Amino acid sequence: MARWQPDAPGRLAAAALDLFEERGYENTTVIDIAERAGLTKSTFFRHFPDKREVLFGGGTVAGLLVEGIASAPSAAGPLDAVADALDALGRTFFTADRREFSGRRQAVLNAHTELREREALKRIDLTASMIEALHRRGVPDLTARVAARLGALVWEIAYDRWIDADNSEGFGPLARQALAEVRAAGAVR
Amino acid sequence: MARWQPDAPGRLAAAALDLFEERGYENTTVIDIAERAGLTKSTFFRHFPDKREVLFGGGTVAGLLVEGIASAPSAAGPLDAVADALDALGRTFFTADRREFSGRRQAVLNAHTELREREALKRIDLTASMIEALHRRGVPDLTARVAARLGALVWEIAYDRWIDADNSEGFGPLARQALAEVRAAGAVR
DNA sequence: GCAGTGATGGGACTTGGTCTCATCGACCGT
DNA sequence: ACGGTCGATGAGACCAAGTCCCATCACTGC
Repeated sequence: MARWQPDAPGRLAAAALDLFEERGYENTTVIDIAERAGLTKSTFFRHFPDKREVLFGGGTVAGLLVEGIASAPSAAGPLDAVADALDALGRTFFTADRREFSGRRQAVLNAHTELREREALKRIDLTASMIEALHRRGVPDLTARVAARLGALVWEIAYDRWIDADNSEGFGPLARQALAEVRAAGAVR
Repeated sequence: MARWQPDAPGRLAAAALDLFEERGYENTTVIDIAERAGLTKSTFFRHFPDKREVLFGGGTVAGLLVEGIASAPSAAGPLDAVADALDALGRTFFTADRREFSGRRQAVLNAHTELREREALKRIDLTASMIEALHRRGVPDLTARVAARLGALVWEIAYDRWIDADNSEGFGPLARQALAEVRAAGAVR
């Protein structure tokens, strides 16, 4: 007989998302979350550094993206390397079974400034990771910075569309499509 | 005889910057800041919604930028409109006498995650404002989003160089220069 | 004078977040 | 079977951020 129920972080994250949807982020205390998960405040902060972080699991995405950029064919240009990485992300992380959860989560994030703020920071750090990964491919600095930002834009567009129900396409193809559009728009500048 | 010393927000901001430099952001209490400014915690929160915001005055920059984009010659392309706006910003806001302060402030921001987070949010909101301003010029959505992000990159590069002492150039010319470089890098993609 | 205004002070109160110590089943070696 | 360590949890004190409400008191206009 296990002494504790398994996966405390997962239970906390699920409880948090539920409560944030029900009563909003600022009307939910950490104690509320912990109690719904059958735990205590102490345990919450043992698994998450702060209240916001409960909606930003692991950070595995950054690792996958960097890995994807690194393993793109060496002939690929910077933006194509990013596109390959987004494609890989679609296969390993933004899978169909995660779509509903992602949508709920995103709706909560969008509704609360404090959470948007954390998301903004994550995006910046992630862009920095992309730039580094491009540097390791030998891409010169400025080109890398441009490519990373355009890549982030492509990601954003594709992610929005992916979450938006009523379309059954996978994340990868949506990213390819978004990239083409961004390229077309960029050419006009 | 005035009952209170003038410019409470300014005194609070100055005190905060001093203290953050001296002991770091997290080792500085709001009460510390207020006391150094000859005020109290109550008054601090009457002028700033939270501790971080004391380093992000007014938000006049967003307004100036939007205004600059709007008043660019109608023949100008989106990126050129942004460049014009940055130029105007250099004349009205990022003036030489503000450079030292900006450098100190930025060093503090870079050193503390909590402040970087707030800065990240401001940047996103500002990018959104730029996109809106471009829309009002009739720029199609995707083009606007690309231009706004590249504009933000140009800003970032120019701002870093401007703060970096040992160069006496104004913000405007630095922005023009950065824009040219970004354009060159973007063409290669 | 006298009432209203507006920036400030004071202090109670909630919540996020840190820290330290206690608990107690599982596991391991003997 | 026994005893000791380990690891995830609980309990609660404590500090700082942020909210709220009420008091103060020079200045202003009537």
